[in-house]
Amino acid sequence: MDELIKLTQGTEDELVKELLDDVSPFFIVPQHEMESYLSPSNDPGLLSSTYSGPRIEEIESALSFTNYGIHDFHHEDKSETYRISMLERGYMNKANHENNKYTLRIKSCGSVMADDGYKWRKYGQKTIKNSPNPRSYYRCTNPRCSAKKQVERSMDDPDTLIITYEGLHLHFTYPFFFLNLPEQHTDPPIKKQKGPILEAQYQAHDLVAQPENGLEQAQKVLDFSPPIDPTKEFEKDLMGQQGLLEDMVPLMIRKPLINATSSNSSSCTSHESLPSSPASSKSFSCSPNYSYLGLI
DNA sequence: CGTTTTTGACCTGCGC
DNA sequence: GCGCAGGTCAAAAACG
Repeated sequence: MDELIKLTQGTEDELVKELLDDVSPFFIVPQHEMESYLSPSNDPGLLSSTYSGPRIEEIESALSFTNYGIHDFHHEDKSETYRISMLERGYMNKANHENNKYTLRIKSCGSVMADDGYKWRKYGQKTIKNSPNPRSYYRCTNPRCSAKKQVERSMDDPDTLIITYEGLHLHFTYPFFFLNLPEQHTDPPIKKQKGPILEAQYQAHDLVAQPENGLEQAQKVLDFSPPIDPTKEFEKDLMGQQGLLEDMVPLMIRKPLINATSSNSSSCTSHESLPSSPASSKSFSCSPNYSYLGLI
């Protein structure tokens, strides 16, 4: 455990670099930059000058725009405008961050599920005073990452999820699934729901995965296999041997998905009728239309 | 039967 | 010191 702690004591910049150390296909690095990066003579210390992956500033930038008022966008950059328009669709109401803590308020409309696509292990759940909704605690299953997140439902709006990321957010990101393929839903959950059903349904779309028993689990995490879903083939191929969805994030920062939006059929509906299933979440059977917003 | 989730116990910090 | 609340642990239960 001490070793694990040591591993997380570097600066965020160092750790981000470390995560970027393996050149993931997701980063879409220009060929000449890739060659430069892969050059044996390339001093790792010069990484930031030769590798065009996201830097802290870029990450912060990607994050910061979520702080803007949703009607105050007048960006010239079309890609930026596009990403913002994603927010304006009402799936993210607010994002703020302070002291390594990032809180997102996600408006969950009907089939729209909040899921960052990463693998988290649930390690606790507590009832919150003055709130009918419990709060769930998750840890990133990547042994190199100390990130944690808490998920709870807003007291004001049951459709809104409050998700707080904490720690070294090496994998901080926030895509959204647009589940426009209701026919792809698997059977409703059969297992007993001792807690609030809605909570369980939403948690079902959090990717909880393999146990984190220390560094020896690293390889196991790396062995993570993408879902068998035709709509994910693209990502599956790109994942390659890296296997970590975490590696996708930089791409989204630099090149927002043009095809990330779904039709307008994602209007708010009562989530009580959601036929969600824990099993489906684990198999990534939901639509893979990610929209990565940031990385810390 | 190995993995993941649940859940009550335990720990810690804070206000009184 | 005590009680409360939030966060974490870990054994048991559930699951596939």
